[in-house]
Amino acid sequence: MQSQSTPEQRNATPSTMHTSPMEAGRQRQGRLWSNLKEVCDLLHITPAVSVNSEELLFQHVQFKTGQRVHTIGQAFDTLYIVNSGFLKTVLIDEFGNEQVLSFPMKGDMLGVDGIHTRHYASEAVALSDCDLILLPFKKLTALGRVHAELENVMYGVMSRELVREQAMIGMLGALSAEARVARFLVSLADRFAAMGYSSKLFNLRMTRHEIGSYLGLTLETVSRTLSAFNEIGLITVDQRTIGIKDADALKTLRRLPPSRSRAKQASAKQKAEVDQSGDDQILATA
Amino acid sequence: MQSQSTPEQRNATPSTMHTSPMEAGRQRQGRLWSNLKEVCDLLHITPAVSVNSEELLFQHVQFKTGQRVHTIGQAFDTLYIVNSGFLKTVLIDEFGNEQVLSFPMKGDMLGVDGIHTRHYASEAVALSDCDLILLPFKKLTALGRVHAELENVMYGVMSRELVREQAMIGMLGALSAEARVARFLVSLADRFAAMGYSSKLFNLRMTRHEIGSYLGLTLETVSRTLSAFNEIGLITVDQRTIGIKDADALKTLRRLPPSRSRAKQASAKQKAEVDQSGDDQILATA
DNA sequence: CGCGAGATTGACTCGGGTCAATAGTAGTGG
DNA sequence: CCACTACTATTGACCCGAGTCAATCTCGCG
Repeated sequence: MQSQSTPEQRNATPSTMHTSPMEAGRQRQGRLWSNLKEVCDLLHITPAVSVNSEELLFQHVQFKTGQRVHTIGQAFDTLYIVNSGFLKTVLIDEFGNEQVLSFPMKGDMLGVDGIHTRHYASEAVALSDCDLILLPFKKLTALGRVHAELENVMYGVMSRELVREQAMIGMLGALSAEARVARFLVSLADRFAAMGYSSKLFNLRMTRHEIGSYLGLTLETVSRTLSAFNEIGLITVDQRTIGIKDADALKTLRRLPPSRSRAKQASAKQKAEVDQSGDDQILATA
Repeated sequence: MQSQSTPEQRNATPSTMHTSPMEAGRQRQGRLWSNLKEVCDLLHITPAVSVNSEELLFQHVQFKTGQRVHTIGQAFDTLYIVNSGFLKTVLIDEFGNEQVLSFPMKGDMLGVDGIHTRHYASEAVALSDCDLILLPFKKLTALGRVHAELENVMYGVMSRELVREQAMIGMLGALSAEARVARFLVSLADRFAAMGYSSKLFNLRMTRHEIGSYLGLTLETVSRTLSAFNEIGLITVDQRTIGIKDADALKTLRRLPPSRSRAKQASAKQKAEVDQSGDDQILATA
């Protein structure tokens, strides 16, 4: 039961892409197996009982940028945990439009939506070269009987994902475009921080289009909003390099000041409220 | 906003209910206990192994309209399955605004979002008198060790919920107001059908405000959209009584015809004029 | 009965989508 | 090396869908 045969052939050929995969699936480089404790660590979940399970090993597999980990409708048999790299999960609506659902990164789990119908309900695409850990679902449930705390780990992960999606629904239902982008940046910063990277300066791994799809906005609105944040000094923007300048303002932002009265008042950093007097009646310092 | 009416509805813990679980009068308000098989049936999940578990009984509890089943931040200890009645689950944002997340009804599970942090992440409110089955989480996980297929049931239910929320995110991110309302109606109709009720004529259990919150719209937009659907013959509307006239059109609707050219072109599509001239005629509810 | 919550409808506004032009960037091959 | 192409990002002009504000209207209920 230990060494699974090769997971079924992944058709990792993006429809419009030309990357010749040629058995690109898994080179013999880096670590190829993890034990249960490492998996739990990765998930930020501390198992109640220390599991001495060196014999319980989970296989790794690598995906290159653009490759699909699983596609919609594909038979479900395994969950994945991201060990390194960045991905997106998407829904495809009846007219072929992509709807981005999440941007999984280190420590996130993929494939949970396949459990219910035994077919994946979403598609996962690597946005960078990735290293994933395979959790064959059958093996997992079998293990649950021996290591009881494992099922609690699973419940926790799924519940966490559920809460995350609830927050997403709340955001999409209630917040303005600026607030969505602001919270997206804060959320990314937090996740990078949790991974040990800088939360003040990082690279977006996704396009404006993908961000827009994720946030229920158009790419133009995303671009404009980032420019506006840059203009008032909340962030710096250079293509996909984002610098966070005022995380607190981003966290609480609801709507942006009217418009062209921004300029560089941001450098004042809300020392005093500007009283919104508009720019056409600029009175000198009182 | 919610007003302060119905003063007694706050803090409605089961212990304050008028039915004491100890005195198991059997015809008090219907059944007070269910075994595992009944629970699985309710969830529409067939356990792999028939469980002879008459000794495994789950307690019921009743909630009256307006009462809260659980609130945000409350310590998590039990899951609930709706046996009868209608509820809403809501998030409260930092300014006290409600965001409706779901409208659970018969066969749905409540409280899953509490597993992760051990505190409920949402609030559940009864929209009608309800009968819920209690699943103490500790008991559930303990049972999972004896009845292994139970954990598969749990995984399935959580995964289903996840898929549902994904679909919700896709809808909020991509669809127009009309399409959202249309799909909401279709979804309700399907759920009523699954419960054995009519999918052609039913009563909304929630206000326009709650529908709007759920769909990321204002109550005015919901009301206007329902009126428009009524105008073109897709549905009939009388307050909270909805009659579905053209489910297929609702399912595939993306955007409404420009505007005032509607009128009776709907009847052109279907030769069936609705009870000839009397257009303000509405169905009587039995 | 009147009261108050819910629902409908109209008028107006504006946030953000759409369309379009331009520019920066990366990959490829001569 | 540069040119060529495709993709990505920025920015402007325009406008429509849906939010906001507000005035009834209806209904259930004490």
